[in-house]
Amino acid sequence: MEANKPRDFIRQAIDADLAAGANQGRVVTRFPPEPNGYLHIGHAKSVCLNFTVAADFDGHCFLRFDDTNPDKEDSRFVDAIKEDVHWLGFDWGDRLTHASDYFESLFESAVTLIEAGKAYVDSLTAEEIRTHRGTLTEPGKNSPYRNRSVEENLDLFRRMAAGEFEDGAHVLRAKIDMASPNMNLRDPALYRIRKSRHQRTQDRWCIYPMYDFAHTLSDALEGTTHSLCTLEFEDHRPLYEWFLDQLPMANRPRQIEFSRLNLAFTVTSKRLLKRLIDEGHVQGWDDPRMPTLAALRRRGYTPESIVDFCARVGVTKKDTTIELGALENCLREDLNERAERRVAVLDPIKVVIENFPDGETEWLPAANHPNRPELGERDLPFSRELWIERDDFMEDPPRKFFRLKPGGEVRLRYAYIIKCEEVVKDAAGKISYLRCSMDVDTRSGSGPAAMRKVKGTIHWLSAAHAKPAEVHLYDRLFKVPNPAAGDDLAADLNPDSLVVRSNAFVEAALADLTPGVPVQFERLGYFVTDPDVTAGLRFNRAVTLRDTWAKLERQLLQSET
RNA sequence: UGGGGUGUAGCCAAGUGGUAAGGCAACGGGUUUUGAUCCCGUGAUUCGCAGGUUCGAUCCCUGCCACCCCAGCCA
Repeated sequence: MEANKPRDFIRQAIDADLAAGANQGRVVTRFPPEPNGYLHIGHAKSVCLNFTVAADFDGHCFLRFDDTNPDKEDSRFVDAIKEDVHWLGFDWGDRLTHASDYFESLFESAVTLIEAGKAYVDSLTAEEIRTHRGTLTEPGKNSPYRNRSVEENLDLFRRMAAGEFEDGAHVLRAKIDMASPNMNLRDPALYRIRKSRHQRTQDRWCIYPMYDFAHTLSDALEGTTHSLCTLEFEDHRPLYEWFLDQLPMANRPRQIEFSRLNLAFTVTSKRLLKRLIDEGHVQGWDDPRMPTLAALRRRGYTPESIVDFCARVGVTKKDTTIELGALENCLREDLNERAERRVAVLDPIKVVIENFPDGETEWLPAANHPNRPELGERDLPFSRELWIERDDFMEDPPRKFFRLKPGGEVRLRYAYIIKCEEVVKDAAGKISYLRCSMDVDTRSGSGPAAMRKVKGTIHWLSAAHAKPAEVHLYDRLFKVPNPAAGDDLAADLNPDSLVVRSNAFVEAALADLTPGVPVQFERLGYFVTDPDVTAGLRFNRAVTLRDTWAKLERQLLQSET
């Protein structure tokens, strides 16, 4: 624990609890996902919070699956969630649990509530219960079944569990206060009949506990001391405490709420993410444009960058929307330090060096990292015919364009300074190639003559040696900062969220890059090989490099109009 | 128009009675064979608004305004 660092309000609250002697100094948290989808960047904040709080206080954190709704949950999500939490770098040890582990105990607690006259079986239909609940401004009405005897409730509840009734025929409700201004206290449902097979308990149960009941008791049963959840559960807290007051639990956890993380230009709601998949806007939970952890991983994000991001955004109760750039910047910062540099030409245009002998190859050393000489270097082949980036040549460039132009000079990185002598076009007026000459005295590192300065430096690849590859360039999934606001998700999609460069070339060394290890394509960004090997050699761009030229270009364009 | 929350710079975020930390972004400058990295520098007479208490208020009090959440047998 770093005492000098500003502590978030949750850690401060725990400090105070500990100072007051709570829980014999123990701190136990839990991350409780429902296995009905993949974890996204918003979940990462909660994962980080729960695990790092536990670590800071020498406590521990459970990974608990909140699997109380068999109709929506699936073990494949359980596996995906475990993988993601582990990938982020957190270890739950032997503290992997499920709400369903406690179903027997939960059932007993429900019986206890019934026996205490604190719960009853209601036989109203869902629709009737809704109308009886009242509205935000009008109190609800008691159900006609509210005063059934303990014996009748017990009998009915046991028969619900025994499968004697159809789905929806009855529901177990807490008996609290139908006139409460807090809707959560208007006799909330505790158990519903659902004759569905559960991914873990199979057919053992046909009644399933509701979130509030299951969650509170699971927390208490596991010894959670601090139950950290998001803001929308704030007015469930009185109910959480009501359960703890009614039931004889050995442990009394404290619920503390914090605001969820929202990221601009994307959505962080499992419901909407699922829609994107179901409507075919993306290819799945791990489509690299998705904000899921699986997608970010596939795209080339490192777990370290995500953990760092979560630490930087902090923990408060204020509704926030973080700029996308904040996340990207965390990745750039991490990768700038660790990613080796390589060369790729995504949209090639040919250059012919007229004064370089045909058929010859010169090998030129290129550093693997400009600031880390210990990472070594490799040799790049240089020959008469090269590929350069189409963007690095302009026939009629604006002011301040430092790259290649007719009659202009540019440095080929790690190689020579060349001059564009002629733009050779085909009959259709399309550029066939650029005829260039090289200054033979300017080979990188070859002495004083090579120190000659030119304005620009561009990257290149020997056409005879480069390997073809497909490169996927990703951009924000939506074109509006808050896509969740409108109901027409599709209309807000960014049509350029994926651009495929199928005619790209990469240096030979890239053909056997370790999967999952990000590299920097010089001047282009950070890339990683895609795990889908059936697609051949394919790279995904995780993030671009910071691009002040692009910004300048935009400003120049604007000032001209 | 019930209840629960939140409002400090473009985005986050400390500070919580003694005169506004930090990060990201933005802008200016330096270094540079990645228009990258790196380095240096620049921002709130002011803390949603209005009153009040106080020698002194972002911090305490009162009122107001804005925004978010709640009427699943979802979580």
